[in-house]
This record gives sequence, structure tokens and C-alpha cells, in this order.
Amino acid sequence: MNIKEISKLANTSPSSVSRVINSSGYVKDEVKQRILKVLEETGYRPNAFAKALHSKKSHTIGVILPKINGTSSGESVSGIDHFFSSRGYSLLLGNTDHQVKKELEFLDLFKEKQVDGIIFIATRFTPEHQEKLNKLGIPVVIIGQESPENLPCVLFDEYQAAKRMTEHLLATGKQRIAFIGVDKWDISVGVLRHKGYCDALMEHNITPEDSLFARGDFTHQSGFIACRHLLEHNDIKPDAIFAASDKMAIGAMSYLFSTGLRVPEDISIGGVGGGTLAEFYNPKLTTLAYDYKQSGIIASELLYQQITSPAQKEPPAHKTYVPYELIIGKSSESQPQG
Amino acid sequence: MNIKEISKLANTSPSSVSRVINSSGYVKDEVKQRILKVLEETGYRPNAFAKALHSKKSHTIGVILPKINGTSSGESVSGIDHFFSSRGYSLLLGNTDHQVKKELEFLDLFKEKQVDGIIFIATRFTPEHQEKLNKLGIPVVIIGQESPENLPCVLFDEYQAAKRMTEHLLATGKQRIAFIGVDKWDISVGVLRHKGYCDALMEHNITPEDSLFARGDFTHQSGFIACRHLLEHNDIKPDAIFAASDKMAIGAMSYLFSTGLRVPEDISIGGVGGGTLAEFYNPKLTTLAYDYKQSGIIASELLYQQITSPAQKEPPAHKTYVPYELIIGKSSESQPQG
DNA sequence: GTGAAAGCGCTAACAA
DNA sequence: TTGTTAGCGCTTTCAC
Repeated sequence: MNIKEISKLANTSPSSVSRVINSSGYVKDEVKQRILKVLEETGYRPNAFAKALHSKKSHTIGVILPKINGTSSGESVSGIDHFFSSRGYSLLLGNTDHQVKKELEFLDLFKEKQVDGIIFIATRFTPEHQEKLNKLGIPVVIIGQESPENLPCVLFDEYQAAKRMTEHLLATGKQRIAFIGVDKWDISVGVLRHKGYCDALMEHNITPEDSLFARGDFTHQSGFIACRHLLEHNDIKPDAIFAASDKMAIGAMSYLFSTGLRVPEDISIGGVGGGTLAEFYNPKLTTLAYDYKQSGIIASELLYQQITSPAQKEPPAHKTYVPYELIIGKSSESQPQG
Repeated sequence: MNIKEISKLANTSPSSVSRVINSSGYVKDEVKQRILKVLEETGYRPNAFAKALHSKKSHTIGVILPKINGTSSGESVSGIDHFFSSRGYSLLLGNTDHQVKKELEFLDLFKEKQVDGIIFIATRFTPEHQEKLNKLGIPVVIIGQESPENLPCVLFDEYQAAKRMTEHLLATGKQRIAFIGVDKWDISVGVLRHKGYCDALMEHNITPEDSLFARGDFTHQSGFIACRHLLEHNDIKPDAIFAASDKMAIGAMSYLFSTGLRVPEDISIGGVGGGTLAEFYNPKLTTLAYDYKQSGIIASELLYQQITSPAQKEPPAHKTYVPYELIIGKSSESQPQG
């Protein structure tokens, strides 16, 4: 069913039908009613492609994300959706499973599908990304990683947050604080969180030890394994563990419990993420709570500015930080014994 | 940049460029190389709208889901993505926040955007839905709820699963088994799981008691509150709780711990969902593990069949069931005391 | 107020 | 082999 057929049924011309649909221009009320009736009866929906072909606007936002069902990226998308769907945009999803190749492919695809803007929830950011994005000529906002050039990005203050958590653990009297991190190519998480941890220790005249560092991949399982590694490779056990994600923190606790160790009596635990996962764990997990949904909303606002004010071609702001909060749970409660 | 400009730069015609891009028809190698070079240099991407306008295929799948960052729907989408992105389709997201009105709106939107098929992850299914879907004329598959007419749907055997869980709890020697359910308009979860629970009890000559029923909304918080309600409104406390979701089960445990009660010694707990949430909880949560990702894959296959074999206009199968597994954790371990 | 006609970028049938 | 042309469904001048 197309506009021409509608116009025939209503005994008028395509232009008038178009005018009625878009409330543009005048149509005599009698004709208008006739058209509306036909529209109603047929359940006609204008073809968005034909429309977009003409207007050069797809009213679609492309979202690239590393994992569709990850806690944090899911929250971000939820924020993006919240912002854009109320403004008449739909979301086109680009799930990359952490593969850089796929990320680049999606950028091409999004260009083909003429998205009006792109939000890129990144776990790494390479020169290839930068080059591709520059070429693309589509407004973009990055979440989670910093762009070396001046693409607008929404960031978490990983360094300060990690430092704060480490200081908190130190303040509860713990001395041998282990760290479960992730790969270094993830600058935000792998590098900055680790640096915050190290710097906090050093400011307290503690030298970060290699043997107190283990690496995971954000999952429960990897936290479990990393924790086992930490306990098996240290003669003097750590008395606290700071994991770079709540899931890893929980995986770590799960290992501790399996060996009969207690949290926080024997070992304190801190994670990163926040939300109900940490809140309802037993014991309640101390965590750095990030408002991922908010990051999506902020990114959307930045993108929307670029989309709607094409005059100002320059990105609106280079870096925007999303606040974090240290939520202290039972998992790092100070012990009488110190 | 469009195909015409490309053809000029390459000193040839649009058709030849099209032929090269789509590897359709012959082009002299010399010309072909010239075109490829220009394509490379310009980073040209064909406009998918123009293409779709002609082919009537958008290579896009619309996915309607109740909550973008929900565990189960996230997993389903992940399965859908897995299936379709490898076949050259993209996913258009329709997040409804559980609002029927939005669901219907997305159906219209998807029609406008000419999606090739729709996967509807449902929490309720009304006659309105049915009517709209009938009118739409776009292949559709429903996940999670049954369509009264013969739309294909992918289901979990909620009734049998819930019965099995209840029988398991009975087998561990528990007698006063409470149930935390959800609203009745969610037929699959609200009605069928509850019925499985009731029938299992009755087959063991136990009459389900109203006071042992509480209602939540899938969240941790609601499980916490429902559990409090159960304990405060029963003189004889329940000795087991079966919650219709893992999150509610965990919320419930969280309440129990706050009152000093032990799991499973005082009260056993069972949930529904599976995955790492249950596996890494302390104590490990007994759960009905559903393979949500698989549900997405199965639904995608059913949809793909409809899309690619338009000859067979009839939906391929009415109901397909996704298997479940009862995973027993420490939260429902039998106690020596019976 | 209304309709005819051009054009958005692409593909495919047809000529050359 | 290649180029010309019509047409996908819509919007938008521009005449009437």
C-alpha cells in the first residue's frame, strides 16, 4: 500500500495525501476527512525509506556496544533509548563481542543505513577507530574510552575512583591489598583503575607487588580463578582484594567462601559497578557505583546537539565525566582487630 | 557521495559501478579496476535506503522487548543478534518498558521502517497485539508468551518447570513452601508457574495457602519485600520459598539474612533463571535454568524461515519449547533434620 | 486548494 | 560489455 493507492481510494492526489499525513499545507476539510478515513481503514504507514531518501534523515541512531547483555552496556543503552525514543528516533544495534573488526564493520554499515548519529560504547580505542570515524562524517559520541583527538566522549573517572576505593580499604586497616584487573588495551579499566590503585598504595608508602596482581575478563568465573591464583601464589595472603568489576569481586568471594575464608574478617572485598548485584549480595559488596544509564543519557544529549545544530560542526565538548559514588557494604567493614 | 558521482570520477556509468559493487553482470577488468580504485579512495558506501526502496528488503529485524537491560531479554537479544548479524541483518530495537501502548507503537514504527521480520519478546499478549500483528503483514515470532491464534512462538515450559522445582523442594523434606510470583497478566510467569507450584503441592496432598503467596515484580527489591511479607504474615513460618525469578529469590535471601535466618537450614530457596547470578551467589542458588540465548536463536530461525521462503506463507510451527534444567545449589540442600 | 512532475540514490531491463 | 532509462514511494516546488 503506497501513497498513490491511498490517493486513488480517496479520490485525490498523492500530494494532498502527503499534506494531510504531514500536516503541511492546506487541504479542504472535506477532502481531508476522506483521506483520513482511508488512512484509518487501510492502516497505511508511509515508507520510511522513501521518506528518508528525500529528507536525508533516517531518525535512527546507531549504537555500537561490546556486549548486548552486559550489565554496564545494557544500562547505557537503556539511557540512550530513554533519551532518543522519546524524540522519535530508533536505535540500530551493533553488537561486536569485543571484536575491533566488527566495530569497524558496523561503522560502515551504519553509514549505509544512514544513521543520523552514532554512540560508540568502547572498550578500546585504536587509531583505526579514530581514522574511520573521521572519514565517516557522521556525528559520534564515545562512551567509556578517551579519544586521542577531539571526539566528544563520556567518561568515568576511573583513576580517581580506583584511588578512592584503595584508600577506603587502607583506611579499614588493610595492608596487603590485591588487585584483580583486566587487559591493558582497555585503557579506562585496565590501565587507569590499576594506576589509581597503585598510586593510592604508594602515597601510603606501600609498594604495589606483582604477586598481588591478577587479571580477569570482567566475568564471575575469571574473578574466581584470579582469586585462587592470588591465594595460591602468596605466602603471606592478601587481606583485601579490589576487583575491577563487581562480577569479578563476587567470583572472588565465591572462591574465598569455598576455602572457608570469611569476608570481611579475613579478606575485605571491593568491586566496581554498583547496582543491585552489589547491593543484594551476601555480604553486601563495597563498590564504586557508576551511573551507566546516566552515561547513556549524557552521550545522547551530546549527540543530539550535534545532530540538531549542524551549524556548529565542532563537537560540543571533548570530555564529560559521569560521577561515581563509593558505596560501602559489609564486604569491607573494618574489623575490631584492625 | 552517490553512485553517479562515483561513475563520473571513474569515467563510466552508474550501472557499471552498481555491477561492480554487487558483482552482478560483467565489467571489463580495466574499468572495474578504475571503479574499485575510486570506491577505495572515496570510502563510498551505497545508500541502503535507495537500495531497500528498490528491493523491498531492509535487511533489518525489529526486536520488541520489555526491558533493554533485563537479564533474560538481554540474553534473548544476544541470541537473535548472533543469528541475524551473521546473515547480514541488523537489529532495530524497540524497548517498551512493559507498556502495551509502546509495543503497539513499535509495531507501526517497524512497519514504516520496513523491517523484514519482527521478534516480539513478550510479557503479556492481548487481543490488541494479535489484531495488530495480523494486520501488519510482516513475519513475526513471539518469545515467552503464547499467541491464542497460530502465530509461531517460542516458549518455556513454565508449568512443568515450576512443578519440578516444587517437587524438588518437597523431596528435601520441606512442607510449608511459599511462592513469590508476579502479576497474573503475565500468563507464562504469573499464571503457569504458579499453577505448576500449586499442582505439585496438591499431588502431595498439600493445599496451597493464600498466606504463603506473595507477589513481586521480578526485581531484587520486590523479592526482599515479598519475603518480609511472608514472614510477618505467617505464624508458622514457611520452610521453603520458591521465587519466580532468581533476583526475587536473592532479594528474599537478603531479607532472611538480615533477620538472622539461615538458608537452607531454616528456609530453603529456589529461583528461576539460571546463569552466573545463581551460580555465584552465596549460598549457590537452586534455580530453573532457562537458556534465554537459545530462545533467541530458535525464534530467529523460525523467523528466518518465514522471511526466506515466502512461498510457504503459513507459519512454520505454532509452539516450540526451549528446554530447562533444574540446577540444585546449596540454597535447597536437604538438611539432616529433614 | 490542488495536482502534475521532478528528483532523492539505487537497480534492472533494455538498447546499443 | 556498456550506457540509458524507468521506477521504487515519498516530498516539494510550481503551475493551475
